[in-house]
Amino acid sequence: MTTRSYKIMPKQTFFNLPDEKRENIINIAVDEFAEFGLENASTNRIVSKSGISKGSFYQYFEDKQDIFMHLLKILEREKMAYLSGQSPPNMNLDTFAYYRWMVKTGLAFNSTNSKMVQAVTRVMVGERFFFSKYLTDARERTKEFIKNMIDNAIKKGEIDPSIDVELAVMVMEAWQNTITTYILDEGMKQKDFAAWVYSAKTQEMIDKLLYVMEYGLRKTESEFITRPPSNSPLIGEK
Amino acid sequence: MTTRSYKIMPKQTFFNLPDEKRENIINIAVDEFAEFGLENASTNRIVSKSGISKGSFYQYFEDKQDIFMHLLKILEREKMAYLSGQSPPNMNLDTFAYYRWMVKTGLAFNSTNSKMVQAVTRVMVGERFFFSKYLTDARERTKEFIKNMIDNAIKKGEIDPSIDVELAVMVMEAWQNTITTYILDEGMKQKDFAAWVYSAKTQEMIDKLLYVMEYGLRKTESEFITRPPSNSPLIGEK
DNA sequence: CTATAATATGACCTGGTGGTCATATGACCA
DNA sequence: TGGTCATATGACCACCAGGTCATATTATAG
Repeated sequence: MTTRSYKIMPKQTFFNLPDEKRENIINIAVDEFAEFGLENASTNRIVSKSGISKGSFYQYFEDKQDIFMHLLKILEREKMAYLSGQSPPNMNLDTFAYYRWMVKTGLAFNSTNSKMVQAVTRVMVGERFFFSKYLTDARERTKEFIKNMIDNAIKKGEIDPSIDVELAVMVMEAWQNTITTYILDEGMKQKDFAAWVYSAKTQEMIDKLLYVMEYGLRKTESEFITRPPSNSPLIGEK
Repeated sequence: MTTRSYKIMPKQTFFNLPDEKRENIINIAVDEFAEFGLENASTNRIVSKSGISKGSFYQYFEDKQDIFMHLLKILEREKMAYLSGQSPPNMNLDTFAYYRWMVKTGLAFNSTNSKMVQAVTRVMVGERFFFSKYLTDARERTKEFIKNMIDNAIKKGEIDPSIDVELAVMVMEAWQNTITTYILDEGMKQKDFAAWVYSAKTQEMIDKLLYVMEYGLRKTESEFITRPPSNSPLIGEK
């Protein structure tokens, strides 16, 4: 295992296939990853359910991780397309409001693609230690997106320039993960995933979570001026 | 795989062993879980490195999960003992300050037991989907602890009784995970894990993270009175 | 010392895994 | 029709997993 970023993508033979056959393979892989994650997904099972031969699988994909990374790309692309096709309720949203809109619109997208989201989230959250080389790029893209958003907000004067940007990025990313895994955990228990996501109770919980984050971030820097971290209880001595 | 909570613990034969041999087996298992997690840990490797036979392993433990759960118990017990032996800086800490002290004292403990903490955290965070039946009890204990702390704080008048307790528990648990995984991720890159944990930079980051959480939680309910969630941007229509 | 109980052993079992490669098949072209 | 190229096949490979169980060894008791 090298430290090089993962760049392999499906081979041309895969793209030569009829659409229907291609989609069938992808859908079966989605089911497999949703149920077993990446490490425990089995190429033997995927092959058996797809009705393709084992050797064909390796003519289409470099290895098991390759097909997963392809799913990841599909999901990213479709989600960005979905978000581009939606409009925020008005053009004067500040950054936090925009972020809230984005998270919740993302959840609307997720509720109509729950299997694929489940598959990807399960791996991103659950197998980060095993597949860091494959997942680092995707995580960096998320962080970069958030960082750009915060930088723009600072330029627009919406966020105090003294904010710890690294901290804010970290908090927002962690929050996104928390909300996503909450939705995934609880959603799996529901009869109708989408109806549950749209329910007033769930929406309220998500709102509250997002407000906790916002107020925490807005407050922190100014409060540090009046109450520096040195007043925090000392950590135990070695 | 049944839905029954996991209760098996090592067999008497394990406790009959000389102390030294017992600790050796445990230490080797810790190394294995730290490196491979639970699903990918290998009994063959543990056995080979311990110098015990395969059959003996199954005389000491019910199965692979059994030895992991034993580690979990050891860690919980040692950590509670460590916290009991420490005193907060003063007796007038409010709940958030107490929680901060607790998290940071816990980190002091972690930095002297980093391998075991790494092993347990890796599984608790990374393999939650595979081993929910084993890990649920441990997670419930954490939540119960946090809930009791919040209930007491409400009784003492430190926290507004209108707070959404479920939300607060969820946030505090998520935050603990975020801090722990941050420490684990970054700590793994360091030459001297303990020195890095104690460094001013790291302490400041942890402080900031904890303050974000505190301010977010303190603010939320009162703010909802003046700005109800219905003003939040609507989620995209189906 | 013998008998019994406790402990240790490791070959074997069943069941997989990801991936390879020699061969077969099918489509297309002249 | 034969030749070429693209695609499909599946037996096989090396390796591994968790766990079992007949047997061997050691410790202990009388």
